[in-house]
Amino acid sequence: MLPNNHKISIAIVDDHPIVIQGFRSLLENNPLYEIAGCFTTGQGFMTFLQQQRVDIVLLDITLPDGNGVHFCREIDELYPEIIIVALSNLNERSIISQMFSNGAKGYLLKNLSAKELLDALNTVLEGKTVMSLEVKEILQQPDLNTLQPVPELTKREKQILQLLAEGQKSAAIAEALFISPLTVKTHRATLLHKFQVNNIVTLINRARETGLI
Amino acid sequence: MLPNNHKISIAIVDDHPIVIQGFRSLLENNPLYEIAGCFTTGQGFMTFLQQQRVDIVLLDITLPDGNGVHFCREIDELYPEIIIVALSNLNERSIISQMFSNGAKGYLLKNLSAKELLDALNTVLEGKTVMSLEVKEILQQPDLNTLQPVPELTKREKQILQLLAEGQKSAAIAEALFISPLTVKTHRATLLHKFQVNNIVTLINRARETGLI
DNA sequence: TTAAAATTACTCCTTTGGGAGTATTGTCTT
DNA sequence: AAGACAATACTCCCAAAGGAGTAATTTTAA
Repeated sequence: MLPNNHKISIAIVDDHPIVIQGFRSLLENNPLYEIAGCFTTGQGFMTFLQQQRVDIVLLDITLPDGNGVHFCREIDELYPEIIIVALSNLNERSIISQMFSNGAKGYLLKNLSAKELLDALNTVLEGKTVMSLEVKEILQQPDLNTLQPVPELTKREKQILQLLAEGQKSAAIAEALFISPLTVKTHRATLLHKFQVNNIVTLINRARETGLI
Repeated sequence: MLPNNHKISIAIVDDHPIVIQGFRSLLENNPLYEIAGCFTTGQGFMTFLQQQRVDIVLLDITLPDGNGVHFCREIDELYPEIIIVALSNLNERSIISQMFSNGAKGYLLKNLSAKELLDALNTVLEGKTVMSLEVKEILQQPDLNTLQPVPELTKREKQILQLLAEGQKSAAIAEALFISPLTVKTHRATLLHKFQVNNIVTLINRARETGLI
């Protein structure tokens, strides 16, 4: 499906330079592939795409400037021809299925071997989807309750979520952010509503599961 | 402190082959160092040590066959001359201080750059200890656990703590355990008192820090 | 320059949580 | 058998969280 007369260009987006280094060294000696760019932030990669395209992107979920689920949809909407392969340690069902419904063609856990990676790249280049064995097992278990999408949070909401996770009370948060306790209450209610839960502890648990904290 | 007429031998223990690949490619082109071996399990490295020694080991905490804290002590007891540098994403105070008291000479977070790694290796080779900036900050915060000893919990209290951590409300816990909601309230109050906190979220955080959950 | 979204702030009301006690019944242990 | 501790259950009172709205202002993106 892709031209054989030039190398397949790959981008790597991961917040750990050492992981990038690992992929880079695995791929750059392979005549099939070339590394078009490596990025530690999602935004960095999005900016790069405005000037240059890649065939495949290896996309981490945990990123310093937002989560990979969000960037996955953004990439797929703007550049549907790019093959997105998720790379993560997160094995939460909700994340995985969200990635696939956002256009990812693969979901690999980071403890994969070199061979598994190359096999996976071959597979997605054939137009198939690919995932680690453990991921496949997770998806096969029919889990009805966690089929809700990962909520999109605003800057302020993330900020308040963080403080709530530290165990701060509304009054303290209000004081810290120089806003009314009633406003904190509103944000708190919005968070509960977005995550479809009814208390802060489960809110925090869901947020942790989905990598939002 | 180490002989200059041969390369410094390094072992890497990490459950992610891709991370190993990253370190390997960073170090193997450096004339100062040689990679003596890479291992994805702690036991694999321990077995290796029976036949061969290394100067430095880069040791991950999260391992498939036990945790790095345990292997750290084991390595340090059997081969105190080996310089152990912990490598992890975990930034829990208790873990960090346990690693140092188990003989580690360094604690680096995995999102370090190539330069930071090489600097860190230089530092530990000079006999000093080294840690990431974030780690340093965590250690500088006064330790709550040493000021306030880890509370002793009864069987029932642990049980209720667990359910609270799952986000269950008092009423639900009461139903699950076939006791009165008022009794749950008493246990909850005892937990808050024992941990010297005043809300459930911080209770759970403290419990997590001290490994009680 | 508009329309949409985010942030702010409020009301009213109900439920849950938190602090400080008291007290009864078991169950170990010495 | 006595004392200690665990587990149970309750009281009263007040603070905080949760649910369901309304609404003004500011920011951001189309």
